[in-house]
Amino acid sequence: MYVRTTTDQRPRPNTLDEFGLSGASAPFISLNEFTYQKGTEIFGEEEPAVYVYQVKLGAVRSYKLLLDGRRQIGAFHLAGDIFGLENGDKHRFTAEAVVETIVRLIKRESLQLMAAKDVVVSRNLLSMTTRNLEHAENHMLLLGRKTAVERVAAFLLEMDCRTGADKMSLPMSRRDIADYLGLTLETVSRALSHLRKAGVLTFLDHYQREIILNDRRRLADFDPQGSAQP
Amino acid sequence: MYVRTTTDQRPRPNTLDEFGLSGASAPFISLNEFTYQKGTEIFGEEEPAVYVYQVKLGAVRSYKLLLDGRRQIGAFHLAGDIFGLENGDKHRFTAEAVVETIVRLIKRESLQLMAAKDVVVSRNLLSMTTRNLEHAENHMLLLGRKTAVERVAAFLLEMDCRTGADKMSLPMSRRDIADYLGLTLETVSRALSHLRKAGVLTFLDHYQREIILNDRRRLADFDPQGSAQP
DNA sequence: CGAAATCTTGATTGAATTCAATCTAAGTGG
DNA sequence: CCACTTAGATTGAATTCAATCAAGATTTCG
Repeated sequence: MYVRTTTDQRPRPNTLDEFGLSGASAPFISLNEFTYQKGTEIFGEEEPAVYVYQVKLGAVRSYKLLLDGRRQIGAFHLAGDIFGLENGDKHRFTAEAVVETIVRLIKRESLQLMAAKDVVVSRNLLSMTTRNLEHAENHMLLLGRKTAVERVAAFLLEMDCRTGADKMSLPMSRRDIADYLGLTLETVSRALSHLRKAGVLTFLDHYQREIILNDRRRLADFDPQGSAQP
Repeated sequence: MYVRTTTDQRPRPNTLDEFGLSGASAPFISLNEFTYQKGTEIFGEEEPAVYVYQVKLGAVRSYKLLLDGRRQIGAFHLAGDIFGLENGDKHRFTAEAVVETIVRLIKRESLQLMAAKDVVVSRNLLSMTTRNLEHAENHMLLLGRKTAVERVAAFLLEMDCRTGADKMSLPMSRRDIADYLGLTLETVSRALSHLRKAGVLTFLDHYQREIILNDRRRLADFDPQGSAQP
């Protein structure tokens, strides 16, 4: 299952600090790097979880499939993000490289060993899981109750917030965005056109993955995020 | 905010074992019980998380609202379930009693203190959070990619699995179910009628919250759950 | 009892999907 | 290098599934 394109496979020892999980103990567990070509699987749903991963460069999609092929992407993982972190010993998503992607690897086993000894590590494990949970909770609200334009606006704001840069360069296709937002690719395209016509964003290239947000404020108006008092 | 109906308010010391979080240390932290009337708020979104809760009797809904009142219920909590467990110090959902509900309470503070000292407690905290995450991940798939009938079928199977009993007695209204499944109450009603006509279930009362599943196998056919190989 | 709450069912509408055509950019191989 | 294919995207038209609007039925409750 581990379809690994073996580009740049030399082992690169690193500290756990870079993984954002470090504690006092065992600061020198070696991390390896792997490169995955665009579209290749990093791990499959239901496979034993041997490694935990961190994106060094590129982007990864985690998704579930229904029997007939309908796909729901649960999250995109960008540079710095950790993914494939499981408490149980099976992966609950399939993970694929969206573009050519370099990831750091650490054995789940060694992480759990460390967590057993080091409270800091185990606390980081918990807060990481909590962040994932929080994201999933917000995404349930989006999927269950938001309109197409609201979803796309929320997506752009999320990506803008995560990439930080002024000009966004989305690595994923319209289909990926659609499967993340519970829409079709056509609807995503229409919503983006709508927002462009409304003046809140500008496309820079034909494939239109280079996007400038002209007016974050007005974009946020398209997303009714936030809780009302009952 | 803490709208507490003070029925049956006498403090009842219990062991943490009943909370399912116990470790070697501090087995005798006292737990209080509270009763909430149908429809009352247990805690609100964004409120400081002071307590962690366990349903002793009844049912609780956790939800988020959009500014215009659209509601997404993230989970129902039934007898035995723990809810309101936060890693940060704010609640991320509003929790309300679906029917008259008795809950056990424990101070979040004391739980965190215990977790700091006791690995077993902290491990239980993590696995509890992971279970919540797993549920949210599956629910994203449902909300993003399943049809109305598939959602209702999945809901019935989930409830059947959790209540265990042969005859299900759903405590929540059609509107609650709808807000859990990202549908309208009319669509939920139609889907249930559809399943009844198909013979997989039987209503026992007029309000039709008493349901018998005649054929779990055939009901499962309405839900295409499960992963296909890519 | 009358009023309110909950649910079902029917008719209509509408937002998003599906189907289809077109466009541009990026290979690919002679 | 250029013709040709492929992939990704937009846009329009038709369709569909679920939402909305509306009416009626049964139960609960004051």
